[in-house]
Amino acid sequence: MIARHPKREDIRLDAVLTALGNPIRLAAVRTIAVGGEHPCCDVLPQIPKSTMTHHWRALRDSGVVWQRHIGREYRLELRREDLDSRFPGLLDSILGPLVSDPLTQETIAEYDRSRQGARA
Amino acid sequence: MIARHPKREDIRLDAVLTALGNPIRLAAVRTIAVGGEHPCCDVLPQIPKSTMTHHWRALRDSGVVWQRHIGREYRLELRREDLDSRFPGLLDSILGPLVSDPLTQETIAEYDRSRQGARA
DNA sequence: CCGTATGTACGTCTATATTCGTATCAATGA
DNA sequence: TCATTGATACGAATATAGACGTACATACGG
Repeated sequence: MIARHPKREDIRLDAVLTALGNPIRLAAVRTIAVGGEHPCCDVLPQIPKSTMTHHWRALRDSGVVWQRHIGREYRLELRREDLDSRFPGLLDSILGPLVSDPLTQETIAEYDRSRQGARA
Repeated sequence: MIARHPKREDIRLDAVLTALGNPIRLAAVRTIAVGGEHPCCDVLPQIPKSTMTHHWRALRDSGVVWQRHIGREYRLELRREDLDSRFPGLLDSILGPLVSDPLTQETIAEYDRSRQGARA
């Protein structure tokens, strides 16, 4: 079972903010925001697949991304029109300067450090 | 001990989104956004004080509100300039139409319902 | 048809969040 | 000075989130 994508009018602001309030999901969304559809594996390849599956569900269920099954991929796409319609300006302020995004790099670096600490 | 208010430059986007991603805190912030300082007791009087204390801490620590001790009150104020400076447009998109805010009413109604369910 | 690639499903462990009763503290005012 | 008011501190219970190993499903390419 692939998901419950909420209808546009059922997207809740607090759910969207909760979904984006996680550094991994925020980094993922910032990556997805560039271009059209992305296969899961292209987004944050460092993070274990089952961990990302968990985060994709959170993003789907809150209405932040579409996920559709094509071939053997589950492609992700930001629901930009729906979010802009429901909460004008929100995505723009969150995605902000996407070029050479420092948060994504920082998130990945922090993840790597925490993994090292966990193994030590 | 009253709080660790982060400096403007230390406010993190994911922390702000997490703080605002809770319906009670979002309703509280929307109330605080109107006017200047507010005593805690004026904001969501239905919610138990110790519960609100917990949420005030979350909002303080993430940098969403200032809280200062005056007389016997701990007054709350939205850190609008700091947030606008760090994340332009974010607050505007979240506070949106503040007049006759449906989310606040909805949050309170939902809270009351859940309390009834808990007692049943 | 069998191996490989892409992801999800499931289960588990741990950590963090949420709620709130009770105790306490500090400032005020009678 | 002593009760009242506004709010935090503490502690405990419960719930939710996060991370991820393993197993499984599905689609493709030979």
